[in-house]
Amino acid sequence: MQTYSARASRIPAAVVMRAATNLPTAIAVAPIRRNFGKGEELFAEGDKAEYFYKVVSGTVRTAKLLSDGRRQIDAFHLPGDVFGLESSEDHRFAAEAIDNVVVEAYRKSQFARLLHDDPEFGQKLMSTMLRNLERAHEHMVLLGRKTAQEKMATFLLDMAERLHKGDQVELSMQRTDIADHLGLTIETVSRTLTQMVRDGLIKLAAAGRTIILSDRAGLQQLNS
Amino acid sequence: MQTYSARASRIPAAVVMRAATNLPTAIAVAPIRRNFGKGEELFAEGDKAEYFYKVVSGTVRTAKLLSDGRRQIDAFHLPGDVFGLESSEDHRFAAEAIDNVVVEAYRKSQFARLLHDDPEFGQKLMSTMLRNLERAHEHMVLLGRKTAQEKMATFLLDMAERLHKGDQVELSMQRTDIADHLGLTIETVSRTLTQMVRDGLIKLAAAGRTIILSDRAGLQQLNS
DNA sequence: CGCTCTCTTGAGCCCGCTCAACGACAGTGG
DNA sequence: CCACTGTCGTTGAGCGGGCTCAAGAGAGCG
Repeated sequence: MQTYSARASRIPAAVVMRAATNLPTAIAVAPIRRNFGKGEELFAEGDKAEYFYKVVSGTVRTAKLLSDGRRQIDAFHLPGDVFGLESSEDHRFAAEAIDNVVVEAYRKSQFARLLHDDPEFGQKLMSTMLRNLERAHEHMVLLGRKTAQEKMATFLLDMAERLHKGDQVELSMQRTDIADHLGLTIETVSRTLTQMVRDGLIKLAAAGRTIILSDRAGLQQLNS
Repeated sequence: MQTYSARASRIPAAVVMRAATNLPTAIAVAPIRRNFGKGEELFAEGDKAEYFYKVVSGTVRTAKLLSDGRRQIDAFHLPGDVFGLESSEDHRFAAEAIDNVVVEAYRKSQFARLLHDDPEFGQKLMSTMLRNLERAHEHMVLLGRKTAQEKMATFLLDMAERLHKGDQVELSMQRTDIADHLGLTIETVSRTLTQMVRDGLIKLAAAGRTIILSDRAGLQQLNS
């Protein structure tokens, strides 16, 4: 299931040290770097939750499935984001690489020790998880109360902000992923986007994967 | 907006000390007890996030609003639940008492110090917040991918479990709250419940506020 | 008893879903 | 080089689950 194409020995020590001091001021415990190819599974729902991760490059989706295959993607994780930390023994959701992904894996077992040795570590990690919780709250409003247009507008503005490439949004995920993230079908995602093009809100390029926000104000209005 | 009907002096010292050692093994910092009446606001969206809370008795709802008044209740908080801890300066959602509520308020400013002095405190609090995050993930599946029937079934089973009163679920919240929690309208909530009665899944009593789960297996099947 | 708040029920509509077809590429192999 | 195949995105037609609008039924309370 998992690939370990990059191991500590192949990564220059300087890089490892920078990585180690990056998330929190963890001194002794260097994270493990791992590479995953497009579509590969970092972990599945029900796997033992040995590690949690920080994205270095690429995009990771975390998702839950219903028994009949319906899927909800709770978040896309971009470089800098932390995911996979859970209170239970097992992972309650799956994580998959959307494109080529590099992550830093932190051992959960060292977690308690780290928290004890370095309270600042705990504080930073806590604030990271609290930000995840806030995002989840925001997303629940979207899922429960927004229309298809509003969902797309919110999604595009959010992605634009997180990718900080101005008005040009290069989506790494396909329509199915967007649909499962926004609680829509792929057809509705597609239709909503073309309608937004007609309304002059956005422009599509590069096989629909690149989206240019040509009317931010208009999108913002849909964002409530 | 807020009422402080119970202050330290009115609470026996013994009770305060028990409360203090209850959530975590916090030694020095006793939480403040506060009472709120039905419908009262503990804090509003945008308020300075000075405290976070643990429910002692009653039910609290936390909610976010869209500009036109659409509401999403992200969670109901029952005795023992912790809420209101956020990474930002301000509260990103509102908290209101559904019935008569008693909470313990913890100062956020003492939070960093506590984390430093007592790492175990941090660990427990972290695991509490991680459980909140898991609940949020679970709820996103419900909001994004479940039908009205499935939403109600999940909600009823979850409430039954959390209230641990067996098959008898005494709902403290009204239909509007349930609707805004499940991403439905009040009419759909009502219709779904009556349909469940017809299907022999549940029984209604006490003006619809008490629900008896007469066919758990049937409900579980809807829960996926 | 009348007032208000909450919940239920009915009728009809619409947004987003389902089902289906098609177009645009990108491999891949002969 | 082109035919074949699979993946991904778009578009159309029609349907239906849950919404809107509206009225009525209970329940609690002064």
